[in-house]
Amino acid sequence: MSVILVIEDDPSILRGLADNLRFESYEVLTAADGEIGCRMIREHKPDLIILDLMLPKMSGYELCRKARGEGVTTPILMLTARGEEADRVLGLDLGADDYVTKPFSVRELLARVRALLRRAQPPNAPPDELRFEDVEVDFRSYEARKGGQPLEMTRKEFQLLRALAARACEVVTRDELLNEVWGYENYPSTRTVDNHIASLRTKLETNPADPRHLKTVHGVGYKFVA
Amino acid sequence: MSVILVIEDDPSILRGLADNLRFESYEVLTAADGEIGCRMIREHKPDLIILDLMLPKMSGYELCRKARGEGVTTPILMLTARGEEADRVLGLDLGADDYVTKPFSVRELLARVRALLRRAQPPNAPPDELRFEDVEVDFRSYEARKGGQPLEMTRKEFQLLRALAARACEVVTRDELLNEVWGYENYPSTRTVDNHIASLRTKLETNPADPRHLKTVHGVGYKFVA
DNA sequence: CTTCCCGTGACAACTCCGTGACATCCCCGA
DNA sequence: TCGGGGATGTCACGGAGTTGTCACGGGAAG
Repeated sequence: MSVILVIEDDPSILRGLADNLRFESYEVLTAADGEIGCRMIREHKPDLIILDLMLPKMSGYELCRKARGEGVTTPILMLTARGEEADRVLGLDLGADDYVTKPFSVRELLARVRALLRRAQPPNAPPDELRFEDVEVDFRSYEARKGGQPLEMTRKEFQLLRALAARACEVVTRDELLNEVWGYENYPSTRTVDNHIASLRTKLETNPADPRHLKTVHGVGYKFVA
Repeated sequence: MSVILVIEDDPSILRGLADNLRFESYEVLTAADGEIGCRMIREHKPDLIILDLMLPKMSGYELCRKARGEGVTTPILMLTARGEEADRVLGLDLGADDYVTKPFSVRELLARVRALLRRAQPPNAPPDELRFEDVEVDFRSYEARKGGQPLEMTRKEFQLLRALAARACEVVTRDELLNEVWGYENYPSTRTVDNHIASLRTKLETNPADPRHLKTVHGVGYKFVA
């Protein structure tokens, strides 16, 4: 059954929502502020996110925009307080898929949850663009910028980054990368992968010695986190 | 990029829509009532119209019918309030191409916008004319000028430039160019493409040794940027 | 027949990739 | 806690592949 992450700081609403969703036999994860929510999205990859607009640490806006910028395509259902009309539209602008106004009818909310889950998203589609920190990458035009400055990247680097980003927050083995980027005919040593990772790091990471986005998982492979 | 006219009287929705469309790099025009909208359609000939049903001065119905009556074939995306079920049908009867019910998911709306534009202009519709720097090219008359001076260009050069310009800012591979310009029967070597690129550069680029508009993406193909 | 294009091939210059060697790090067992 | 072995980071180099450029010949159009 689907996993739903609820990010809401009001404990009573949170509990009510979680109970109702569990009663409908969804698996429910909860987070009480934006930062925890953000981490849980990465770590647990829920099938749906229910997100309150007003949150401690990081607002629903920010979280939404950040997640979409990082290529998260999980459907987001926004919770807004009554009268936040302008906020509604803004929230949707940032990439939410639907919203419900508090106080809301539980039946309506459940109906919307079902509707959103029904529109399944094709997973692992390689992204056309990527943003994280001060880096912007466009895979259509083969252009990259860091801190606004253009960045020279080679074809292999683009391909490798794209393959990693398509499975963000997930460890990809060297063999998988070789298959996806190099294909079956050309099959160089796995050390080749390491070299390209290294050059990606020097170009994209603010501190290449302590990579925050292109991480090594010792004995397994590499992992991209936005 | 496409020009979209949004006719909507609610300022918050209007702003949200405009922001979002601009973020998707559409050019956005706005109008707050039907009369202004009507004039803007005539004056600016947008590629798509997003039209609220309920409007001051002239309703979405009227505007739609009037525009269609005047031969305007621009795709129209209608915005209807929830529960105006009957109105939807009427809207479609009057010549709207699609509709979205308020409150709407902006992602869904954007998907519909893309779909309508795709239908209206077959993908990568080649441009009829092109201007950049001091260069003007007219593909209808097969005429080109640089700095006001007429420029001799061959047929293949026009075709190649047009194919590249149809996908501006996007890398096009040599094989794709061969398909689009040379077709399937005559299939010369990919080096032929390079030669024509070279001659285009000597004619169009101010400094052919350092091309600014006809760029090479090593190992991938060529890219035109205006 | 002349003229203009177009496609090809050859060559040079250049980019980028893969490899190996060495340094460093991480994990695990003693 | 320490040390060893495997895994990874880093660097430089040679070569393979890619592209820029030019000259030539064939063919179509006038």
